[in-house]
Amino acid sequence: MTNQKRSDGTRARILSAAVERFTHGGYDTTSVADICAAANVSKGAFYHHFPSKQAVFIALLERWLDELDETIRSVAAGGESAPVRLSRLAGLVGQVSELGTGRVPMFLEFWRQAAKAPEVWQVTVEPYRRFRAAFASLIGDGIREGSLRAVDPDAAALALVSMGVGLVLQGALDPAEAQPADAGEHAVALLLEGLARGSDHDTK
Amino acid sequence: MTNQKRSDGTRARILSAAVERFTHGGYDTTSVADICAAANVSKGAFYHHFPSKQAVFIALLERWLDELDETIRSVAAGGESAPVRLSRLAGLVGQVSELGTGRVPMFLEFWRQAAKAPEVWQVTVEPYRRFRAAFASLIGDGIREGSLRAVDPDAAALALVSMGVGLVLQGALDPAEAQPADAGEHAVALLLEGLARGSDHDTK
DNA sequence: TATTACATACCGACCGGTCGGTTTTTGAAC
DNA sequence: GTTCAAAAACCGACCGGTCGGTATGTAATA
Repeated sequence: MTNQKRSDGTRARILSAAVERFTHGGYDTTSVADICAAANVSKGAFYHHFPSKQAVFIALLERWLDELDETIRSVAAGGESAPVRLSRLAGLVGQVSELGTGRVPMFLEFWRQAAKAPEVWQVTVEPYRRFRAAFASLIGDGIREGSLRAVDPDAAALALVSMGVGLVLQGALDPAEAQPADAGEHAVALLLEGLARGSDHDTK
Repeated sequence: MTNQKRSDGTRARILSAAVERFTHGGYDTTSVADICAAANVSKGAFYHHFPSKQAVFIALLERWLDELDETIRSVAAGGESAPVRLSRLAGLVGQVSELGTGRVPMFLEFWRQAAKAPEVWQVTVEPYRRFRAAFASLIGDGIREGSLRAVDPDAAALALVSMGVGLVLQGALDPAEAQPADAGEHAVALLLEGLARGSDHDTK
């Protein structure tokens, strides 16, 4: 095996072990030794690949941000009409609230660290700004097309993203009570109803 | 001064110092010594009043829960019609998202700890269940009165509380971008629009 | 005097990070 | 293809310091 491949493999094992341990116990509680043990790697190898514990954390954050970016781009593009793309992006929120449950503790860690470390803050805030911007842009399109009421796009985008965040969080915290089937899509649908011009229940 | 009063004062000082330190630095990062220093109290006094660090944390949580209970009861009661009470309770969400910003780090701590310690989990989940229940009850009233569309009360309540949680969180994380004036009320209004029967924008 | 309230010194465990040394890989000379 | 030295990857013992909690004592109240 080439050295490069070995090195990359070790690095990858450290990262995936880190996300597993951080998810399980939080940033402060998880020790570097924990991560090393879970990754079958020595402490020396750890500090050979990363300058500090926080560096690993930030690397994870940036990796997640890249994924998110990709997802938004692929969903928000496409040539269809604004409302279609909007509800597709909104539907993504519902999916995330179900699929992403296991990752929520990690998001909580991101938020918590963001309040303390400025460099983490900037990276953490970014995805939400992008989400809101993507929604606002779509809503603006919808308004110009005449398919949505003339609301403030930014406020509506904030409302949508807020509901997404809240759904994910409550679903993770209290799956039994706050995460019935289709809860996400149902809730989002209620909000889109408030946005629609001449809502469909009286035009159909 | 009586012994009782002195004891109560010390206890109160520990609690308020704890909430200040936990808010500032998080649960794990804040040491018992930190709290003692901020409260001008010795470690002996600390462990005389509380059996452990976690016990202080839970005491804070329960205190907050009591306040919340009081608030919900006073707002959700009152003799007016359901929609009035509903929007008043919803308006509270908007207020919380502005006033409660400084407390958000503490809520994050609650959620984080809830994922690990079962006894914390139960206490943490409770307020959201009560919030949802209060909303669902009001929405049910509104539907029976005919002032709201016949949606699923539980789903609508989940949507409302989710938006509240999301607004609070984003407002705290990114005040500059995610917390324009009236953002909370504006966002909630959009959602209530989706709930209203024969919304005013197409009857006017 | 008995009990409650508080103070201080201290313990063992643990943690992030370092460091000297060892193994593995690499690339170039032969 | 073999050799070999330098570089990269890796190892694990160790260090200074911190932390939650305890043990033991003193001062104030009842």
